[in-house]
Amino acid sequence: MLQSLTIHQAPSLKPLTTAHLAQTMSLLELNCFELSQKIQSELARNPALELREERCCPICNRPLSVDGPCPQCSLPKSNLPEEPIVFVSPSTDFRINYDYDESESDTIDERTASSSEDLATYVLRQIMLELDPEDRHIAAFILTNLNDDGLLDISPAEIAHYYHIPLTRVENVRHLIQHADPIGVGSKSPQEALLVQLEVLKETMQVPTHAFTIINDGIELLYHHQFDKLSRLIGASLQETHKIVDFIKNNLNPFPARSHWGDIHIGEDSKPTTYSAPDVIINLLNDSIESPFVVEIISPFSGSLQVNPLFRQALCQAPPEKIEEWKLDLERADLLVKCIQQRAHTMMRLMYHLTKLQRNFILFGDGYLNPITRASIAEELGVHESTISRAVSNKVVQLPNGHLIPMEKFFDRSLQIRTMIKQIIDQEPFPYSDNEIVDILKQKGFIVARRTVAKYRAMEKILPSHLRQKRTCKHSHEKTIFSRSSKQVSTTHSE
DNA sequence: CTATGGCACGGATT
DNA sequence: AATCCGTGCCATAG
Repeated sequence: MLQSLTIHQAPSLKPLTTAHLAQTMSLLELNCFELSQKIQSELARNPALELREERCCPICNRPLSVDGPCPQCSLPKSNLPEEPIVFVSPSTDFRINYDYDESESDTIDERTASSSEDLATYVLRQIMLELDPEDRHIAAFILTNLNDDGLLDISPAEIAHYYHIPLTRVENVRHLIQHADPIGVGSKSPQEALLVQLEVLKETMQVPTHAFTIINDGIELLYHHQFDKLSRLIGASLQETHKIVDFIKNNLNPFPARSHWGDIHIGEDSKPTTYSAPDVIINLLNDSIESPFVVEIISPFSGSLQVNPLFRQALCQAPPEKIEEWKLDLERADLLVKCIQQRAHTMMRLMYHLTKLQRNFILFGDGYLNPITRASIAEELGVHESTISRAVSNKVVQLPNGHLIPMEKFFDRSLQIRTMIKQIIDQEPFPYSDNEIVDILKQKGFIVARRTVAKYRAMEKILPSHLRQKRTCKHSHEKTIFSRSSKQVSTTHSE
């Protein structure tokens, strides 16, 4: 009964031609942002394609009277937590229009060519409503001058001077930006970013009393891991200090633009952390962990993409010399629409299964990751594994806790054991050797080779046992968190 | 002698 | 077919 998804007979999924198949494949591997670009360029060049403002279900093209999933096409609703509700969200406007004056555009265009474009767009979209239209160009200017860490390299005073406006106006805009996601973006320094994050955090949860002091006055000490001086500064025990530092490390991020890559940021230097907006957003229906997931597949356009019916009509009256061309355009548009539907369809089914299988991981974190392979999902869905590969690649998923992770993480075979090792070592009464860790894992039912433990340990940047301190300084391996230089990968760890 | 890192091989995965 | 990953063997550091 699990398989009886109504989605299978979603209308308008006609038999596939080879052309159709080929294009579906290529669309599948695009993420939301890339797809949006593709659609825009196609809209620009193909008159047969039309984007209607009216919202329609991207699968079946039925008009949607209200926001939310299409009653026909969304996967079955039920109150069982195991049954996620998956739908394509047509509501998100992903269009990359800044709406700035022509006069400003050259300043921005040359900047937006860089990798910061997606982040800028993403943030701007969030603050658009609260932003005074007058201040748009200021926001755009700030956002396009962020560095890769999401920090502002030029001073607000310069901006004020540049636009001949009062500094307070710039600061107001910046304030708005800082409180958008990723929180702290647009700060002048890691310190400021941390402070903003702390402020925001304070509204929803309890923060250690001294965290504020540490960041404000002890930031230098924090950078250099001088915990002893730090504890003196706030007048707390070393242990308490460590606790607070842990809190800071776990909940705050000095480089906002990187926050989204969470713990995956080991990413090679070849790929300068490019920011992406999520392609899929997972939420809980209510906030209770009992309730089912609500999974939104983000569609890059609002409204509905379709073949322009007027164009189709006009075809019969087309001038003879144009008729071939028009016909081609029509077919092309038709194909694209179908392929996008197909893509949405596949993504929905994929996420449906994925969220079901990885429910615990999504809710409780890395330690609960179910080691699954793309192949196994492919079999379950009855599609080729390469389809899954493409669908998974390049995609970013937003979890209920707000973290963004690459979708590939759902298929990480070793993550579960890696986090267990981390846990074991965090709680160890004395430094365990790799062999001992193997034994502990064996007791828990995970059989891995000693060599593998060593590799995982290296991946997590945990020092070998004889270099780990006893009790007092168990946080020693957590250094390098705040130092930007340590971007090296595990492999080379020379003596 | 023990614990760990390097290299490399083979099987699984994509 | 190409790539990634776990593992075994051996050298070396402590």
